[in-house]
Amino acid sequence: MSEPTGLRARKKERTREAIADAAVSLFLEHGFDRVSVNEIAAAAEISKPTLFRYFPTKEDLVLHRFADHQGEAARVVRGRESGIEPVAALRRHFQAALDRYDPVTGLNDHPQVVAFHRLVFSTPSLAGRLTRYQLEDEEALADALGEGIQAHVQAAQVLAIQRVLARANWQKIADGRTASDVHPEAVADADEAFSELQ
Amino acid sequence: MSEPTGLRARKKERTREAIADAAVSLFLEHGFDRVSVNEIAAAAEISKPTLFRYFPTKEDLVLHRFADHQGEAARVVRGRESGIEPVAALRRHFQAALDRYDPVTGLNDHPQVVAFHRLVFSTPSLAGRLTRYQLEDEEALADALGEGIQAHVQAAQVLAIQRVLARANWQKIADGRTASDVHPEAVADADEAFSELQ
DNA sequence: GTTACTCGGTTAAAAAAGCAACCTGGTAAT
DNA sequence: ATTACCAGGTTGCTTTTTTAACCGAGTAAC
Repeated sequence: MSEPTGLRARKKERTREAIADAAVSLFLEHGFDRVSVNEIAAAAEISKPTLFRYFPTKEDLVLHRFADHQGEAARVVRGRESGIEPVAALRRHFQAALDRYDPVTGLNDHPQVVAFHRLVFSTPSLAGRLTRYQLEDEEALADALGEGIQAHVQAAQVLAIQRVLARANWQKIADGRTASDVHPEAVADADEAFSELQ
Repeated sequence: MSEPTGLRARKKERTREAIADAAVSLFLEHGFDRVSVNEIAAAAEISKPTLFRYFPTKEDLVLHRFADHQGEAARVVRGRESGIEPVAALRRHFQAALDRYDPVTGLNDHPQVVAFHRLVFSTPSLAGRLTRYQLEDEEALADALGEGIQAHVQAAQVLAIQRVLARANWQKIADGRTASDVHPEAVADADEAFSELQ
């Protein structure tokens, strides 16, 4: 009643993990631009074409964790219970993410997560590609919200809010505060930001 | 100046090791006949056809360690330094194996090795197949020794001696003695047995 | 201004692995 | 006696991976 987890699928999943882990740890150690895909492939013990079969570009080796959330906003809207407003569903979803300290909210003080965020935001090509992902996310959300310019505006606003909130949280964490310390403010900020939207 | 160890070769070697290790440890735990090749394949996380691509039969999962020594006697003869008699070369080779407690000499008290030997010798189908390997070894050695019935006789005698010596050593180990304790006797036995041959 | 690297990324062919289905022989239920 | 299952192996067929070669862009040497 769950995933049809054959031998092949299991190994693919593990290979993917191994590649991404090798890449991220090398990036964290030496910096994104000072690690070549050849070195990553060697560390993960796979060939270069295999690497690019799993990840379309070097950037995606880092961003796949965001890519896994791709279209999530659209899914939340489409999968909401009847009688619930789209924006309300997105708001509840974000609050839940805050409560479990989901890294996408920026509210997570695990050293690995913090280092990972710093890697992304301090590497231009990564930050650039990330915004491109977010644009695609925005379009998908707009589709889910309906038609017309109105849907696009609403989608842009919601995602903008999430970006700002995440950035604010991550900034406070980067300043040395703990996630649980920041949590109340994060919730208050989210409340304030979202309530202006409905 | 060594093996040109590409990615492919390395992974094949590791897969082979993983299969054999999984098989032997399952055999030691439950007995050769109470473990199916399906269980081995599952434990090694490979498919059944893959298992049989690496090992021709179930028995070879156990005997590949002997198979790795296949033709060794013939190689020793062919690779001997000039001026050295074939039998002398074989004798020195066996003595050296005794001195490093090579499992093939029976003179090894590591629990895993002992358990492995008991597994082989107490499982009829394994013991049977092992003697078939030894026959092939004997033919190869005979070829290396020259032509005629004389070469065959000599080959048979040398390998018979090695079998008897190994069996004697392993018996003493199985009786609870340590390898280093048995070592002097093993050397003396080997000396006596080989010297009657020259 | 060539030459010759190295980088990210691609291509084509060949090897290897997975999967499902099969074969043969034994053994247990019905 | 039939049925049915499980054992050790095998047979295509498809998917995945390796390999080596290549591309186009940048860059350092000379």
